[in-house]
Amino acid sequence: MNTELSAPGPSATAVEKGFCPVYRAIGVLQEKWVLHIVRALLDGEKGFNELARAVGGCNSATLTQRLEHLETLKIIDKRTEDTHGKLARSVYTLTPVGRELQSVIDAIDTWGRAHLQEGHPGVVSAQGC
Amino acid sequence: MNTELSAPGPSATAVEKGFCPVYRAIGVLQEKWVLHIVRALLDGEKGFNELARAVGGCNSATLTQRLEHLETLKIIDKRTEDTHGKLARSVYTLTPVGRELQSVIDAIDTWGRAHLQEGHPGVVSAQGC
DNA sequence: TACACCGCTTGACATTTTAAACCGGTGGGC
DNA sequence: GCCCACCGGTTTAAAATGTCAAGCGGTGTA
Repeated sequence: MNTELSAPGPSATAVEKGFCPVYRAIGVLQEKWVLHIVRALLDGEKGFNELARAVGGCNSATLTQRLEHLETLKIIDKRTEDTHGKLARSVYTLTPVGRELQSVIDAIDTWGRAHLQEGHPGVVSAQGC
Repeated sequence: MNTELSAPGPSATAVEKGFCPVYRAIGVLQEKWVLHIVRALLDGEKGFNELARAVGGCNSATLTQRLEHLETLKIIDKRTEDTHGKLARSVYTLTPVGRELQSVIDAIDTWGRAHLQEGHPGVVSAQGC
């Protein structure tokens, strides 16, 4: 309430800020796991479980939900690979739009490496990073 | 909790991915409102309520919590301004580390402007962007 | 036949975010 | 002096969101 500018409006939240692409972009990217998913996919297309593993800890329910959302936003593409016979493998890829998030991930990566180094002893800097 | 930075526990989730700063950075930046807060502060230091308004919709409880977290991460600084007489105003600023998130915000900004232009049903545009 | 993997879905549960009211204090108008 | 708006928050309970574990139909490998 104290965060309102002036709007006595019912819907509140993001609206009174006025719509802007940056605001929305942040809204999308801050959803839990989204950046992890994008990062994993920048590394190449992946199947569902494969993606879950690459992302590192997201459970299937959440992952399904995120993937649906990202698909409607046209950030990723879901393709059902009709392999031999009946088994259909789902493959997730970034769309061109999604691939452009590379710059965002890079920026985060750079920042993280520069400022978040305080690692724990015993944790060897693995790759896959 | 699994994205916790300080987790000393060798157990659980994120670990099998192997520790890496990017992973951790994503963990920090994806917390709700964090990017909004950083963006607002990149625009100049702000008081508590002022920040809440700039961020656009975050409630005070969450904001308090986020600010504390960001402070322990040394991304922001809290200063208590001893204004004329008695009234103490709290002012939040980005540290140099926090200021370097400018590149991340810029990347998101660029991406958002390029790909998120189409309106969203029900969201009326205003200003402040 | 048995067992491990695939891509999910379900339903119960835990955590996080939220609105709203409230606290003590300041400052200004009347 | 009284009223009321603003400051920086805290507290509550309820809603939203995320998670866990189990399980489904199906395949492929041994």
